[in-house]
Amino acid sequence: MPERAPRKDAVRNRTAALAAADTLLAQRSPEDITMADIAAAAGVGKGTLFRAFGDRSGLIRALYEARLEPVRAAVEDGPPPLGPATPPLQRVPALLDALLCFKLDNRHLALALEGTAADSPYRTDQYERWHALLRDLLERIAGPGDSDFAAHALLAATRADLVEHLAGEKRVPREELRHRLADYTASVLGSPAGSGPAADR
Amino acid sequence: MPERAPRKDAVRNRTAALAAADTLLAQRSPEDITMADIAAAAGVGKGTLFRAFGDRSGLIRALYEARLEPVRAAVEDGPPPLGPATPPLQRVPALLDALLCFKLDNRHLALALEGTAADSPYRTDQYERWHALLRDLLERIAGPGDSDFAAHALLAATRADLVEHLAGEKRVPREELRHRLADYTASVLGSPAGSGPAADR
DNA sequence: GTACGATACGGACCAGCGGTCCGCTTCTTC
DNA sequence: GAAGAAGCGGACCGCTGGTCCGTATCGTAC
Repeated sequence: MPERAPRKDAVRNRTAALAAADTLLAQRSPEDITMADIAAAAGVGKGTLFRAFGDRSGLIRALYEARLEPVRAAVEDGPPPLGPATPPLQRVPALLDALLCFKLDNRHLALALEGTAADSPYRTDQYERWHALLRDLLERIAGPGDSDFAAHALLAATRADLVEHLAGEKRVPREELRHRLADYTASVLGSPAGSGPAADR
Repeated sequence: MPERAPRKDAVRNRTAALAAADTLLAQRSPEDITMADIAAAAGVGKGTLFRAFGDRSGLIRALYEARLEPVRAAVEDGPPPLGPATPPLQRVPALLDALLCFKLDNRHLALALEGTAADSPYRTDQYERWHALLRDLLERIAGPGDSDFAAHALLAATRADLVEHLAGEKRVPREELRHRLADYTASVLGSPAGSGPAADR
């Protein structure tokens, strides 16, 4: 039994729910959007929502991953500077920039995801993937120093609430923020840590 | 009218509540500790809790700030390497190390605080203070580059859930984590990585 | 010590949330 | 078109943060 195709109405409802959630999320802040709201906006029963996504954080995650999908694809097998053919030293900043842009474009969503504190963002395999990729690249640049921690730290610099604080609260313009992150990334890449006093670049 | 002294029973209850919350927080994870639990554990009515702290996040914040107080004091006017007399290049790593140690020692608390997503951690003046201090120090080291963002990024590397992920989930030993952060900090500061933190704490 | 306003207490109470349940409808399949 | 699987939806539940207000306690003036 390979798998049963999902029923037509099920897909329709699932799609409607995602769309409704996205719309609502763009309008008001996550904490005052209830599951009932989303159900109503989607023209669907509350039970349907839970059947389709398990629970609230399941819905958010599904939405988030759907939106992130293009980026993921571009990273996994796209052209430079995101794709695998790019040399590490250019790819790392490109990845972080892409991540930053994504969070800028989807602030509400990313924020809602991290707000779902059910499980820390660090336990998702989304995060796991990004971290592993970044770690590998760093290792290829700086040797086996503490690339693991550096990868965590760099990712932490693009966390949704920080981005929101800077772009939303403090009105830092998009391009300037990208520039700042790029500078910071360069400063980390510029003087590799760990064993080995290599200070190239 | 300077201010009325708080009543004796009020202070007693406030103290009891903080103690109870601390104890409970050390035992189970934040999300399954209710206000009623804390009230009961403190031998106090639920209303009293809300009168004293306003709401749930008020309680957590009060507890957090009380615990952080010694660190704040040591930073504001204590001896080197935390105090103001320390030259920036040593003080920055010392600050970050102190912050890391604090979060290691109070993981449950810090986690609970950030979990209270009512307002992002970035809007508190606690954060504001740390950030301003760090920014100034960085500026004195590297000139008026993007010290502002760098300060944010460095602080993000000590975020409670990341610390919890590494120390709690992945079982990275305390000293190693401190060392990794020190190395990373060094790499950001542009100097080759060298000695880790001096003595344990 | 007593009397009396101000302050704080505490637990019954409330509104609203995420999540479940189950009788009914709709789809798919043969 | 018949039958059973899959999905639907909204009444319902348990529980939480937060409020309310009659009652107990405190601080003070005498």
